[in-house]
Amino acid sequence: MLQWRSAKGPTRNVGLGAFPRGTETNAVADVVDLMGACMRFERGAEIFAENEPAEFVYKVVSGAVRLSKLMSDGRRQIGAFYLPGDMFGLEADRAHSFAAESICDTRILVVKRSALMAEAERDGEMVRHLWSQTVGHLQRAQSHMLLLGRKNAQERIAAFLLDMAQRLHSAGSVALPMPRQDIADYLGLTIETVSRTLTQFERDGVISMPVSRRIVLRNRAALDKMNDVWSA
Amino acid sequence: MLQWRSAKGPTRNVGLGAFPRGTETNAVADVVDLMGACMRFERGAEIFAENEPAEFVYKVVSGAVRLSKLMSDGRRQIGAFYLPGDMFGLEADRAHSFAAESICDTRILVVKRSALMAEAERDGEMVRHLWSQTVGHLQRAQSHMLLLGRKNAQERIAAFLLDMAQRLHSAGSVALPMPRQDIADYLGLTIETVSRTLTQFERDGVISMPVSRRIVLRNRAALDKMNDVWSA
DNA sequence: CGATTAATTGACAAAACTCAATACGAGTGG
DNA sequence: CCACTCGTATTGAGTTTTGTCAATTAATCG
Repeated sequence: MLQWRSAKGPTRNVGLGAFPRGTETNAVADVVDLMGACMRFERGAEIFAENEPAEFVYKVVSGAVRLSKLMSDGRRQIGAFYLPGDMFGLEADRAHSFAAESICDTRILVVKRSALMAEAERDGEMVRHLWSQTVGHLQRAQSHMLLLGRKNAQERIAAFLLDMAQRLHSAGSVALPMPRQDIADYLGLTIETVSRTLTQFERDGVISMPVSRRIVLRNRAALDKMNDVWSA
Repeated sequence: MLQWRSAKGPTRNVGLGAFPRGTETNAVADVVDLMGACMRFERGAEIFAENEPAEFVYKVVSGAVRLSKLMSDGRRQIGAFYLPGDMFGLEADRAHSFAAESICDTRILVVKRSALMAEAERDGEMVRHLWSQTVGHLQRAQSHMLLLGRKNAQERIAAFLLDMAQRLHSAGSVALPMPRQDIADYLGLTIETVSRTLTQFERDGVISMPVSRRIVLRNRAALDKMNDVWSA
Protein backbone atom coordinates (compact mmCIF):
# COMPACT_ATOMS: atom_id res chain seq x y z
CA MET A 1 0.00 0.00 0.00
CA LEU A 2 2.51 2.53 -1.09
CA GLN A 3 0.91 4.63 -3.74
CA TRP A 4 -2.55 5.97 -4.15
CA ARG A 5 -4.02 3.63 -6.67
CA SER A 6 -6.25 4.50 -9.55
CA ALA A 7 -5.59 8.13 -8.82
CA LYS A 8 -5.67 10.40 -11.70
CA GLY A 9 -6.55 12.70 -8.84
CA PRO A 10 -9.86 14.48 -8.54
CA THR A 11 -10.28 17.14 -11.17
CA ARG A 12 -11.56 20.57 -10.27
CA ASN A 13 -15.00 21.18 -11.61
CA VAL A 14 -15.50 24.45 -13.36
CA GLY A 15 -18.75 23.99 -15.24
CA LEU A 16 -21.70 25.49 -13.41
CA GLY A 17 -25.17 24.39 -14.27
CA ALA A 18 -28.57 26.01 -14.27
CA PHE A 19 -30.37 27.41 -11.25
CA PRO A 20 -33.25 24.98 -11.04
CA ARG A 21 -36.17 25.17 -8.72
CA GLY A 22 -37.83 22.93 -6.23
CA THR A 23 -41.44 23.59 -5.39
CA GLU A 24 -40.95 22.21 -1.89
CA THR A 25 -41.52 24.41 1.11
CA ASN A 26 -42.10 21.70 3.71
CA ALA A 27 -39.23 21.66 6.20
CA VAL A 28 -36.72 24.31 7.08
CA ALA A 29 -33.86 22.35 5.56
CA ASP A 30 -35.32 23.12 2.21
CA VAL A 31 -34.19 26.68 2.40
CA VAL A 32 -31.20 25.15 0.67
CA ASP A 33 -33.52 24.02 -2.07
CA LEU A 34 -34.80 27.56 -2.44
CA MET A 35 -31.57 29.44 -2.11
CA GLY A 36 -29.18 26.95 -3.62
CA ALA A 37 -27.60 27.01 -7.04
CA CYS A 38 -27.47 23.68 -8.79
CA MET A 39 -24.08 22.52 -10.02
CA ARG A 40 -23.02 19.48 -11.97
CA PHE A 41 -19.91 17.54 -11.09
CA GLU A 42 -18.60 14.83 -13.34
CA ARG A 43 -17.26 11.59 -11.96
CA GLY A 44 -14.22 12.14 -9.77
CA ALA A 45 -14.55 15.92 -9.54
CA GLU A 46 -13.44 17.63 -6.37
CA ILE A 47 -16.27 19.45 -4.65
CA PHE A 48 -14.03 20.80 -1.93
CA ALA A 49 -10.49 20.01 -0.86
CA GLU A 50 -8.95 19.17 2.47
CA ASN A 51 -8.06 22.38 4.31
CA GLU A 52 -10.20 24.47 2.01
CA PRO A 53 -12.20 27.16 3.85
CA ALA A 54 -15.72 25.84 4.47
CA GLU A 55 -17.60 28.46 2.54
CA PHE A 56 -20.59 26.51 1.23
CA VAL A 57 -23.19 24.03 2.29
CA TYR A 58 -24.30 21.34 -0.14
CA LYS A 59 -27.20 19.06 -0.87
CA VAL A 60 -27.06 16.11 -3.20
CA VAL A 61 -29.77 16.15 -5.85
CA SER A 62 -28.63 13.12 -7.82
CA GLY A 63 -25.51 11.00 -7.95
CA ALA A 64 -23.24 10.35 -4.97
CA VAL A 65 -20.41 11.97 -3.05
CA ARG A 66 -17.59 10.63 -0.89
CA LEU A 67 -15.90 12.42 2.02
CA SER A 68 -12.32 11.28 2.03
CA LYS A 69 -8.95 11.84 3.55
CA LEU A 70 -5.70 10.71 2.03
CA MET A 71 -2.55 9.72 3.91
CA SER A 72 0.89 10.65 2.75
CA ASP A 73 1.63 6.99 1.98
CA GLY A 74 -1.52 6.42 -0.07
CA ARG A 75 -3.82 4.97 2.54
CA ARG A 76 -7.22 6.56 2.32
CA GLN A 77 -10.19 6.71 4.65
CA ILE A 78 -13.63 7.53 3.39
CA GLY A 79 -15.60 9.12 6.20
CA ALA A 80 -19.03 9.12 4.61
CA PHE A 81 -21.03 8.70 1.46
CA TYR A 82 -23.68 11.28 0.61
CA LEU A 83 -26.65 10.23 -1.45
CA PRO A 84 -29.57 12.12 -3.00
CA GLY A 85 -31.32 14.16 -0.31
CA ASP A 86 -28.28 14.31 1.98
CA MET A 87 -26.84 17.62 3.08
CA PHE A 88 -23.15 18.04 3.79
CA GLY A 89 -20.53 20.70 4.36
CA LEU A 90 -21.74 21.49 7.88
CA GLU A 91 -19.26 19.11 9.50
CA ALA A 92 -16.52 21.74 9.48
CA ASP A 93 -16.54 25.08 11.21
CA ARG A 94 -13.63 26.92 9.70
CA ALA A 95 -11.91 24.69 7.14
CA HIS A 96 -12.70 21.23 5.82
CA SER A 97 -10.66 18.40 7.27
CA PHE A 98 -11.80 15.97 4.59
CA ALA A 99 -12.13 16.41 0.86
CA ALA A 100 -15.41 15.79 -0.97
CA GLU A 101 -15.49 14.22 -4.41
CA SER A 102 -18.29 13.14 -6.68
CA ILE A 103 -18.37 9.38 -7.18
CA CYS A 104 -20.30 9.56 -10.43
CA ASP A 105 -21.90 12.36 -12.39
CA THR A 106 -23.65 14.30 -9.70
CA ARG A 107 -25.93 17.30 -9.32
CA ILE A 108 -25.56 19.29 -6.14
CA LEU A 109 -27.34 22.30 -4.69
CA VAL A 110 -24.83 24.76 -3.30
CA VAL A 111 -25.60 27.61 -0.97
CA LYS A 112 -23.29 30.09 0.68
CA ARG A 113 -22.82 29.35 4.31
CA SER A 114 -23.01 33.06 5.06
CA ALA A 115 -26.43 33.26 3.41
CA LEU A 116 -27.62 30.35 5.50
CA MET A 117 -26.23 31.96 8.61
CA ALA A 118 -27.89 35.27 7.83
CA GLU A 119 -31.15 33.40 7.46
CA ALA A 120 -30.42 31.62 10.72
CA GLU A 121 -29.83 34.93 12.44
CA ARG A 122 -33.50 35.81 12.04
CA ASP A 123 -34.94 32.34 12.30
CA GLY A 124 -34.36 30.34 15.48
CA GLU A 125 -36.01 27.33 13.93
CA MET A 126 -33.42 27.44 11.20
CA VAL A 127 -30.43 27.36 13.55
CA ARG A 128 -31.83 24.44 15.43
CA HIS A 129 -32.40 22.61 12.21
CA LEU A 130 -28.86 23.14 11.00
CA TRP A 131 -27.56 22.12 14.40
CA SER A 132 -29.63 18.95 14.35
CA GLN A 133 -28.14 18.19 10.94
CA THR A 134 -24.74 18.35 12.57
CA VAL A 135 -25.92 16.09 15.38
CA GLY A 136 -27.15 13.65 12.76
CA HIS A 137 -23.74 13.62 11.12
CA LEU A 138 -22.11 13.07 14.49
CA GLN A 139 -24.33 10.09 15.15
CA ARG A 140 -23.50 8.60 11.77
CA ALA A 141 -19.83 9.10 12.53
CA GLN A 142 -20.23 7.36 15.86
CA SER A 143 -21.97 4.38 14.39
CA HIS A 144 -19.28 4.22 11.75
CA MET A 145 -16.72 4.13 14.55
CA LEU A 146 -18.42 1.04 15.92
CA LEU A 147 -18.14 -0.61 12.57
CA LEU A 148 -14.47 0.26 12.11
CA GLY A 149 -13.51 -0.55 15.66
CA ARG A 150 -14.68 -4.04 16.35
CA LYS A 151 -16.55 -5.57 13.45
CA ASN A 152 -15.12 -8.25 11.20
CA ALA A 153 -15.24 -8.11 7.43
CA GLN A 154 -18.56 -9.91 7.12
CA GLU A 155 -20.25 -7.67 9.66
CA ARG A 156 -18.90 -4.56 7.96
CA ILE A 157 -20.12 -5.60 4.54
CA ALA A 158 -23.50 -6.64 5.88
CA ALA A 159 -23.91 -3.30 7.64
CA PHE A 160 -22.85 -1.48 4.51
CA LEU A 161 -25.27 -3.28 2.24
CA LEU A 162 -28.21 -2.79 4.59
CA ASP A 163 -27.37 0.88 5.03
CA MET A 164 -27.14 1.43 1.30
CA ALA A 165 -30.34 -0.47 0.64
CA GLN A 166 -32.17 1.70 3.12
CA ARG A 167 -30.71 5.02 2.04
CA LEU A 168 -31.25 4.32 -1.64
CA HIS A 169 -34.80 3.17 -0.89
CA SER A 170 -34.03 -0.02 -2.71
CA ALA A 171 -36.32 -2.91 -2.11
CA GLY A 172 -34.36 -6.09 -2.57
CA SER A 173 -31.77 -4.82 -4.99
CA VAL A 174 -29.11 -2.17 -4.52
CA ALA A 175 -27.36 -0.27 -7.32
CA LEU A 176 -24.05 0.76 -5.82
CA PRO A 177 -22.80 4.06 -7.18
CA MET A 178 -19.22 3.49 -5.98
CA PRO A 179 -16.41 1.14 -6.99
CA ARG A 180 -15.04 -1.57 -4.72
CA GLN A 181 -12.07 0.56 -3.75
CA ASP A 182 -14.35 3.18 -2.24
CA ILE A 183 -16.25 0.55 -0.32
CA ALA A 184 -12.98 -0.86 0.97
CA ASP A 185 -11.71 2.54 2.09
CA TYR A 186 -15.03 3.29 3.72
CA LEU A 187 -15.06 0.03 5.66
CA GLY A 188 -11.37 -0.05 6.53
CA LEU A 189 -10.72 -3.17 4.46
CA THR A 190 -8.82 -3.96 1.28
CA ILE A 191 -10.52 -4.27 -2.04
CA GLU A 192 -9.64 -7.97 -2.08
CA THR A 193 -11.34 -8.61 1.25
CA VAL A 194 -14.45 -6.76 0.10
CA SER A 195 -14.52 -8.79 -3.07
CA ARG A 196 -13.96 -12.11 -1.33
CA THR A 197 -16.61 -11.38 1.28
CA LEU A 198 -19.18 -10.49 -1.36
CA THR A 199 -18.34 -13.65 -3.27
CA GLN A 200 -18.72 -15.60 -0.05
CA PHE A 201 -22.14 -14.03 0.54
CA GLU A 202 -23.13 -14.97 -2.96
CA ARG A 203 -22.00 -18.59 -2.49
CA ASP A 204 -24.00 -18.67 0.75
CA GLY A 205 -27.09 -17.43 -1.07
CA VAL A 206 -27.25 -14.25 0.99
CA ILE A 207 -26.93 -12.02 -2.06
CA SER A 208 -26.53 -12.31 -5.77
CA MET A 209 -24.60 -10.08 -8.13
CA PRO A 210 -25.87 -10.01 -11.72
CA VAL A 211 -23.12 -7.44 -12.31
CA SER A 212 -20.64 -6.21 -9.75
CA ARG A 213 -22.37 -2.90 -9.07
CA ARG A 214 -25.79 -4.46 -8.50
CA ILE A 215 -26.42 -6.43 -5.33
CA VAL A 216 -29.62 -8.36 -4.90
CA LEU A 217 -30.43 -9.05 -1.27
CA ARG A 218 -31.63 -12.65 -1.22
CA ASN A 219 -31.60 -13.26 2.51
CA ARG A 220 -32.03 -10.08 4.43
CA ALA A 221 -32.49 -11.94 7.70
CA ALA A 222 -28.96 -13.28 7.42
CA LEU A 223 -27.62 -9.79 6.84
CA ASP A 224 -29.66 -8.39 9.71
CA LYS A 225 -28.27 -11.05 11.97
CA MET A 226 -24.69 -10.16 11.10
CA ASN A 227 -25.51 -6.51 11.62
CA ASP A 228 -27.52 -6.77 14.81
CA VAL A 229 -24.61 -7.65 17.00
CA TRP A 230 -24.58 -4.07 18.20
CA SER A 231 -28.29 -4.12 18.95
CA ALA A 232 -28.02 -2.82 22.52
CA MET B 1 -14.62 -12.66 23.17
CA LEU B 2 -17.84 -14.00 24.49
CA GLN B 3 -18.53 -12.29 27.76
CA TRP B 4 -18.02 -8.79 28.93
CA ARG B 5 -14.92 -9.09 30.99
CA SER B 6 -14.21 -7.53 34.33
CA ALA B 7 -17.73 -6.24 34.37
CA LYS B 8 -19.31 -5.86 37.70
CA GLY B 9 -21.37 -3.52 35.55
CA PRO B 10 -21.56 0.20 36.09
CA THR B 11 -23.36 1.12 39.27
CA ARG B 12 -25.93 3.89 39.28
CA ASN B 13 -24.76 6.91 41.15
CA VAL B 14 -27.21 8.41 43.55
CA GLY B 15 -25.10 10.72 45.70
CA LEU B 16 -25.32 14.36 44.67
CA GLY B 17 -22.63 16.80 45.75
CA ALA B 18 -22.46 20.48 46.52
CA PHE B 19 -23.25 23.34 44.16
CA PRO B 20 -19.81 24.83 43.74
CA ARG B 21 -18.93 28.01 41.99
CA GLY B 22 -16.59 29.10 39.28
CA THR B 23 -15.71 32.76 39.03
CA GLU B 24 -15.25 32.47 35.28
CA THR B 25 -17.40 34.52 32.95
CA ASN B 26 -15.16 34.41 29.90
CA ALA B 27 -16.80 32.31 27.17
CA VAL B 28 -20.40 31.33 26.70
CA ALA B 29 -19.69 27.70 27.43
CA ASP B 30 -19.26 28.64 31.01
CA VAL B 31 -22.94 29.13 31.46
CA VAL B 32 -22.67 25.50 32.39
CA ASP B 33 -20.25 26.49 35.10
CA LEU B 34 -22.74 29.00 36.41
CA MET B 35 -25.92 26.98 36.07
CA GLY B 36 -24.58 23.51 36.67
CA ALA B 37 -24.88 21.41 39.78
CA CYS B 38 -21.76 19.51 40.73
CA MET B 39 -22.09 15.77 41.20
CA ARG B 40 -19.61 13.13 42.26
CA PHE B 41 -19.41 9.77 40.56
CA GLU B 42 -17.29 7.00 41.96
CA ARG B 43 -15.22 4.78 39.73
CA GLY B 44 -17.37 2.81 37.30
CA ALA B 45 -20.58 4.72 37.96
CA GLU B 46 -23.03 5.15 35.12
CA ILE B 47 -23.61 8.79 34.24
CA PHE B 48 -26.16 7.97 31.61
CA ALA B 49 -27.21 4.75 29.91
CA GLU B 50 -27.61 3.79 26.30
CA ASN B 51 -31.08 4.73 25.09
CA GLU B 52 -31.68 6.98 28.07
CA PRO B 53 -33.39 10.26 27.15
CA ALA B 54 -30.75 12.96 26.76
CA GLU B 55 -31.95 15.28 29.48
CA PHE B 56 -28.71 16.82 30.69
CA VAL B 57 -25.50 18.33 29.49
CA TYR B 58 -22.29 17.65 31.39
CA LYS B 59 -18.88 19.10 31.99
CA VAL B 60 -16.02 17.24 33.60
CA VAL B 61 -14.48 19.06 36.54
CA SER B 62 -12.05 16.37 37.63
CA GLY B 63 -11.55 12.70 36.86
CA ALA B 64 -12.39 11.08 33.53
CA VAL B 65 -15.38 9.68 31.64
CA ARG B 66 -15.74 7.12 28.87
CA LEU B 67 -18.47 7.03 26.21
CA SER B 68 -19.08 3.39 25.46
CA LYS B 69 -21.30 0.98 23.64
CA LEU B 70 -21.55 -2.69 24.42
CA MET B 71 -22.35 -5.48 21.95
CA SER B 72 -24.53 -8.39 22.83
CA ASP B 73 -21.53 -10.72 22.66
CA GLY B 74 -19.31 -8.65 24.94
CA ARG B 75 -17.40 -6.63 22.40
CA ARG B 76 -17.23 -3.02 23.43
CA GLN B 77 -16.36 0.18 21.63
CA ILE B 78 -15.35 3.29 23.51
CA GLY B 79 -16.26 6.31 21.40
CA ALA B 80 -14.51 8.99 23.41
CA PHE B 81 -12.80 9.88 26.65
CA TYR B 82 -13.79 13.09 28.39
CA LEU B 83 -11.23 14.83 30.57
CA PRO B 84 -11.40 17.85 32.88
CA GLY B 85 -12.78 20.84 30.98
CA ASP B 86 -14.58 18.72 28.37
CA MET B 87 -18.32 19.07 27.82
CA PHE B 88 -20.43 16.14 26.73
CA GLY B 89 -24.04 15.07 26.38
CA LEU B 90 -24.68 17.24 23.34
CA GLU B 91 -23.93 14.42 20.90
CA ALA B 92 -27.47 13.09 21.15
CA ASP B 93 -30.64 14.86 20.18
CA ARG B 94 -33.35 12.70 21.64
CA ALA B 95 -31.81 9.70 23.40
CA HIS B 96 -28.21 8.67 24.03
CA SER B 97 -26.82 6.02 21.74
CA PHE B 98 -23.79 5.44 23.94
CA ALA B 99 -23.52 5.08 27.69
CA ALA B 100 -21.26 7.33 29.76
CA GLU B 101 -19.37 5.99 32.78
CA SER B 102 -16.84 7.49 35.12
CA ILE B 103 -13.44 5.89 34.78
CA CYS B 104 -12.28 6.96 38.21
CA ASP B 105 -13.75 9.10 40.96
CA THR B 106 -15.06 12.04 39.01
CA ARG B 107 -16.73 15.39 39.62
CA ILE B 108 -19.09 16.59 36.93
CA LEU B 109 -21.15 19.73 36.44
CA VAL B 110 -24.65 18.84 35.29
CA VAL B 111 -27.15 21.22 33.76
CA LYS B 112 -30.59 20.56 32.38
CA ARG B 113 -30.64 20.63 28.63
CA SER B 114 -33.94 22.49 28.75
CA ALA B 115 -32.36 25.24 30.86
CA LEU B 116 -29.54 25.56 28.36
CA MET B 117 -32.02 25.68 25.51
CA ALA B 118 -34.08 28.34 27.22
CA GLU B 119 -30.93 30.37 27.60
CA ALA B 120 -30.12 29.72 23.96
CA GLU B 121 -33.55 30.94 22.95
CA ARG B 122 -32.64 34.43 24.04
CA ASP B 123 -28.97 34.33 23.22
CA GLY B 124 -27.90 33.71 19.64
CA GLU B 125 -24.29 33.59 20.70
CA MET B 126 -25.16 30.74 23.01
CA VAL B 127 -26.75 28.58 20.31
CA ARG B 128 -23.78 29.03 18.05
CA HIS B 129 -21.48 28.06 20.84
CA LEU B 130 -23.39 24.89 21.64
CA TRP B 131 -23.51 24.09 17.95
CA SER B 132 -19.78 24.59 17.59
CA GLN B 133 -19.31 22.22 20.52
CA THR B 134 -21.19 19.63 18.50
CA VAL B 135 -19.05 20.35 15.46
CA GLY B 136 -15.98 19.85 17.64
CA HIS B 137 -17.27 16.46 18.74
CA LEU B 138 -17.96 15.53 15.15
CA GLN B 139 -14.42 16.41 14.16
CA ARG B 140 -13.04 14.32 16.99
CA ALA B 141 -15.23 11.44 15.87
CA GLN B 142 -13.96 11.81 12.31
CA SER B 143 -10.34 11.79 13.32
CA HIS B 144 -11.04 8.76 15.48
CA MET B 145 -12.51 7.08 12.41
CA LEU B 146 -9.20 7.62 10.62
CA LEU B 147 -7.41 5.93 13.45
CA LEU B 148 -9.76 2.96 13.58
CA GLY B 149 -9.97 2.53 9.86
CA ARG B 150 -6.45 2.26 8.57
CA LYS B 151 -3.87 2.66 11.30
CA ASN B 152 -1.83 -0.19 12.69
CA ALA B 153 -1.38 -0.85 16.38
CA GLN B 154 1.75 1.28 16.75
CA GLU B 155 0.16 4.24 15.02
CA ARG B 156 -2.96 3.96 17.16
CA ILE B 157 -1.02 3.84 20.41
CA ALA B 158 1.23 6.69 19.35
CA ALA B 159 -1.77 8.83 18.44
CA PHE B 160 -3.43 7.95 21.72
CA LEU B 161 -0.44 8.84 23.86
CA LEU B 162 0.12 12.15 22.10
CA ASP B 163 -3.55 13.04 22.37
CA MET B 164 -3.64 12.22 26.06
CA ALA B 165 -0.42 14.11 26.72
CA GLN B 166 -1.87 17.18 25.06
CA ARG B 167 -5.30 17.04 26.62
CA LEU B 168 -3.95 16.39 30.10
CA HIS B 169 -1.43 19.22 29.65
CA SER B 170 1.28 16.79 30.60
CA ALA B 171 4.79 17.77 29.69
CA GLY B 172 6.77 14.63 29.15
CA SER B 173 4.82 12.32 31.40
CA VAL B 174 1.21 11.17 31.17
CA ALA B 175 -0.86 9.79 34.04
CA LEU B 176 -3.45 7.62 32.36
CA PRO B 177 -6.75 7.57 34.23
CA MET B 178 -8.01 4.45 32.44
CA PRO B 179 -7.05 0.77 32.50
CA ARG B 180 -5.59 -1.05 29.51
CA GLN B 181 -8.93 -2.58 28.64
CA ASP B 182 -10.44 0.86 28.08
CA ILE B 183 -7.51 1.89 25.90
CA ALA B 184 -7.92 -1.30 23.89
CA ASP B 185 -11.64 -0.77 23.40
CA TYR B 186 -11.05 2.85 22.44
CA LEU B 187 -8.41 1.95 19.87
CA GLY B 188 -10.12 -1.13 18.49
CA LEU B 189 -7.38 -3.47 19.72
CA THR B 190 -7.11 -6.19 22.32
CA ILE B 191 -5.60 -5.56 25.71
CA GLU B 192 -2.71 -7.85 24.80
CA THR B 193 -1.84 -5.89 21.69
CA VAL B 194 -1.93 -2.64 23.66
CA SER B 195 0.33 -4.11 26.27
CA ARG B 196 2.77 -5.59 23.80
CA THR B 197 2.97 -2.38 21.80
CA LEU B 198 3.68 -0.33 24.90
CA THR B 199 6.38 -2.81 25.93
CA GLN B 200 7.82 -2.56 22.45
CA PHE B 201 7.88 1.24 22.71
CA GLU B 202 9.66 0.94 26.03
CA ARG B 203 12.27 -1.44 24.61
CA ASP B 204 12.81 1.00 21.74
CA GLY B 205 13.34 3.83 24.20
CA VAL B 206 10.32 5.75 22.93
CA ILE B 207 8.61 5.72 26.32
CA SER B 208 9.21 4.41 29.80
CA MET B 209 6.67 3.13 32.28
CA PRO B 210 7.67 3.46 35.93
CA VAL B 211 4.25 1.97 36.68
CA SER B 212 1.70 0.84 34.15
CA ARG B 213 -0.53 3.90 34.47
CA ARG B 214 2.29 6.40 34.04
CA ILE B 215 3.89 6.85 30.64
CA VAL B 216 7.00 8.96 30.25
CA LEU B 217 7.45 10.22 26.69
CA ARG B 218 11.16 9.80 26.04
CA ASN B 219 11.17 10.34 22.28
CA ARG B 220 8.29 12.47 21.20
CA ALA B 221 9.70 12.84 17.69
CA ALA B 222 9.34 9.09 17.17
CA LEU B 223 5.74 9.23 18.32
CA ASP B 224 5.02 12.25 16.13
CA LYS B 225 6.44 10.43 13.17
CA MET B 226 4.16 7.44 13.71
CA ASN B 227 1.23 9.80 14.12
CA ASP B 228 1.95 12.17 11.26
CA VAL B 229 1.10 9.73 8.52
CA TRP B 230 -2.26 11.45 8.16
CA SER B 231 -0.67 14.86 7.94
CA ALA B 232 -2.32 16.03 4.71
C1' DC C 1 -14.51 -6.28 -31.27
C1' DG C 2 -10.38 -4.58 -28.82
C1' DA C 3 -8.72 -1.66 -25.34
C1' DT C 4 -8.94 -0.23 -20.77
C1' DT C 5 -10.45 -0.06 -16.24
C1' DA C 6 -12.59 -2.65 -12.52
C1' DA C 7 -13.22 -6.84 -10.05
C1' DT C 8 -12.09 -11.49 -8.73
C1' DT C 9 -9.22 -15.26 -7.41
C1' DG C 10 -5.10 -17.75 -5.62
C1' DA C 11 -0.94 -18.49 -2.87
C1' DC C 12 1.50 -16.74 0.69
C1' DA C 13 2.88 -13.46 4.59
C1' DA C 14 2.05 -10.67 8.41
C1' DA C 15 -0.44 -8.39 11.92
C1' DA C 16 -3.42 -8.97 15.42
C1' DC C 17 -6.24 -12.22 18.21
C1' DT C 18 -6.93 -16.16 21.48
C1' DC C 19 -5.96 -18.81 25.26
C1' DA C 20 -3.17 -19.70 29.07
C1' DA C 21 0.29 -18.80 32.31
C1' DT C 22 2.81 -15.59 34.97
C1' DA C 23 4.04 -11.18 37.13
C1' DC C 24 2.91 -6.80 39.09
C1' DG C 25 0.83 -3.51 42.48
C1' DA C 26 -2.49 -1.53 45.48
C1' DG C 27 -4.88 -2.37 49.49
C1' DT C 28 -5.73 -5.18 53.85
C1' DG C 29 -5.03 -7.42 57.92
C1' DG C 30 -1.88 -9.94 60.83
C1' DC D 1 6.23 -3.67 58.10
C1' DC D 2 5.46 -7.76 55.82
C1' DA D 3 2.65 -11.39 53.69
C1' DC D 4 -1.67 -12.22 51.25
C1' DT D 5 -5.11 -11.35 47.99
C1' DC D 6 -7.36 -9.69 44.14
C1' DG D 7 -7.71 -7.14 40.15
C1' DT D 8 -4.72 -5.55 36.44
C1' DA D 9 -1.05 -6.05 33.29
C1' DT D 10 2.46 -8.63 30.80
C1' DT D 11 4.33 -12.41 28.28
C1' DG D 12 4.41 -16.70 25.43
C1' DA D 13 2.80 -20.08 21.96
C1' DG D 14 -0.15 -21.06 18.46
C1' DT D 15 -4.17 -19.75 15.43
C1' DT D 16 -6.98 -16.80 12.51
C1' DT D 17 -8.13 -13.08 9.81
C1' DT D 18 -6.94 -9.90 6.83
C1' DG D 19 -3.40 -7.96 3.91
C1' DT D 20 -0.02 -8.38 -0.04
C1' DC D 21 1.44 -9.50 -4.54
C1' DA D 22 0.49 -11.40 -8.86
C1' DA D 23 -2.34 -13.35 -12.25
C1' DT D 24 -6.99 -13.77 -14.40
C1' DT D 25 -11.45 -12.65 -15.55
C1' DA D 26 -15.35 -9.49 -16.16
C1' DA D 27 -17.42 -5.03 -17.52
C1' DT D 28 -17.58 -0.76 -20.09
C1' DC D 29 -17.00 2.17 -23.87
C1' DG D 30 -15.49 3.57 -28.20
